[in-house]
Amino acid sequence: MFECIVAPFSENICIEDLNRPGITEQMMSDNGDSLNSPPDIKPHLNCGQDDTSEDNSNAGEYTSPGSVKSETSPGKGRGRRAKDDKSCRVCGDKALGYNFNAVTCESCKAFFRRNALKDQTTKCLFQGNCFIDIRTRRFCPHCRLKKCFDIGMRKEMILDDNERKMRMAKVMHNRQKRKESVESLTTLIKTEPMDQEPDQSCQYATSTSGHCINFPSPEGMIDITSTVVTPAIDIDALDIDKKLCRVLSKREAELCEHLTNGYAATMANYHCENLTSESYTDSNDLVNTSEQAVRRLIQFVKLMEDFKELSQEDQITALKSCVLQSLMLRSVYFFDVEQEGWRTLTGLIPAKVLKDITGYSDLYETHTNFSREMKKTCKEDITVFAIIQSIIVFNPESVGLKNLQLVSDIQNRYIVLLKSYLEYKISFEYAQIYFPVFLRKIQELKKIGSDHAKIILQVQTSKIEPLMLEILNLS
DNA sequence: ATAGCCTTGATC
DNA sequence: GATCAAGGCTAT
Repeated sequence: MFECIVAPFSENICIEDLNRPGITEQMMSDNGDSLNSPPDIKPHLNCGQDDTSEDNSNAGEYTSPGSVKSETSPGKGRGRRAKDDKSCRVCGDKALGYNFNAVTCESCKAFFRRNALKDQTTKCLFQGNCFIDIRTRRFCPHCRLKKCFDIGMRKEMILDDNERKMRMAKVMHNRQKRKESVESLTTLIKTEPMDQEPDQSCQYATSTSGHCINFPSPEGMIDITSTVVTPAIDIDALDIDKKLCRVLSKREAELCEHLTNGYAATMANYHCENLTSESYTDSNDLVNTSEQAVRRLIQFVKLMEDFKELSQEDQITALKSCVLQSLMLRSVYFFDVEQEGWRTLTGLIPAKVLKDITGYSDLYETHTNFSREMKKTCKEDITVFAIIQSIIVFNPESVGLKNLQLVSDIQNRYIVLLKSYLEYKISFEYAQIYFPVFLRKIQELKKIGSDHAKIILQVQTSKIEPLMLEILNLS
């Protein structure tokens, strides 16, 4: 349609215009049709109706210079009109492209827009053939406008009142939608109440004296760029009782407790949701069934004082950027190592649904391996989950963060907290060995989280819940 | 009124 | 995501 348009030129065109390369090219390639049937198209204003597409396909179809309709060289540009000469055909000023059907500068474009629809009241003070160039263009509006028409500018392409209103309405509508989109997540962050009391039956590390954490052997420390997941070993192999352990400071202990309680609360009863294998038929389901988890993630971050330190904009950026990793982390908590699936109240969702519904067997393998090893490593120590969750929320690599330094500082505090917690939990000696391994696990989580982005590519946005659309940047 | 810059929806 | 071509905004 419009991309095939060649600029028709007026019969009044002057000799010097004909000498310009662009014009010659047009004449050479133009078969005359465009002159006989000047198009009547207003691009970009479909107004959502099926309008005149047929008419346009004939009358409005110009051919691109040097090409015949669809025979434009494939993959090369868009077959648009030639505009090799980047100078305004009215005044010779620098032009960026076509305006109202002719290559013109910004000022002639604006001039034409302002004047073309007016009744020609201004008269030329001379003979009506003033020379128009970049210096003289302001002197005689009459001749300037005349030249605009002469070189083929078309007043039909200026939107009329009604069309302008419709265009503005569309812009406002989109603005509103964008605003609402930001607002809904913002509102959620600001106001979403806890829909559940913390589940006191939940067991977590700080309330137990046992060693809940499994740590990978040093041999397990591998290159995280590979898809192999760091294996875990049994914590019982560590002789912690004879080792020196850290005593957490009051502040550290309180923070751990706060995080643990908060994370536990947002995990509680999660498996109550009646999800079964049948809940999943495609990637859309996979995404939509994660909505509750996302809401709980939001609940968790809202509990963190550090999160409140971020600007609203950075809060949203941070949330959006950690959402896949967070979902992964949460799924690890519910992963059943023996049965290779996720526990729910109504049974078990086998991990292979990932393969079945996405078609990605590699994704399934990596996910399962990671979940197994991570679960064997962390077991159900919610404190570890909570600290890791905090570390991934405050990720300074999140694209678009405004206050990167703040996020980085906060993340560092949680990394230090993880180290302290490990020193408290498994002794200084073992922590020194295994803390880096834990950081590797977090790196793996990041990588696997981003690998899962390919599931997102499969979804049909029309079938995805609004919150998920928004947080996954699909809206 | 002019003209330069910006925002935007459509298109590829 | 880049490009195009509309209109809007605003200092001059």
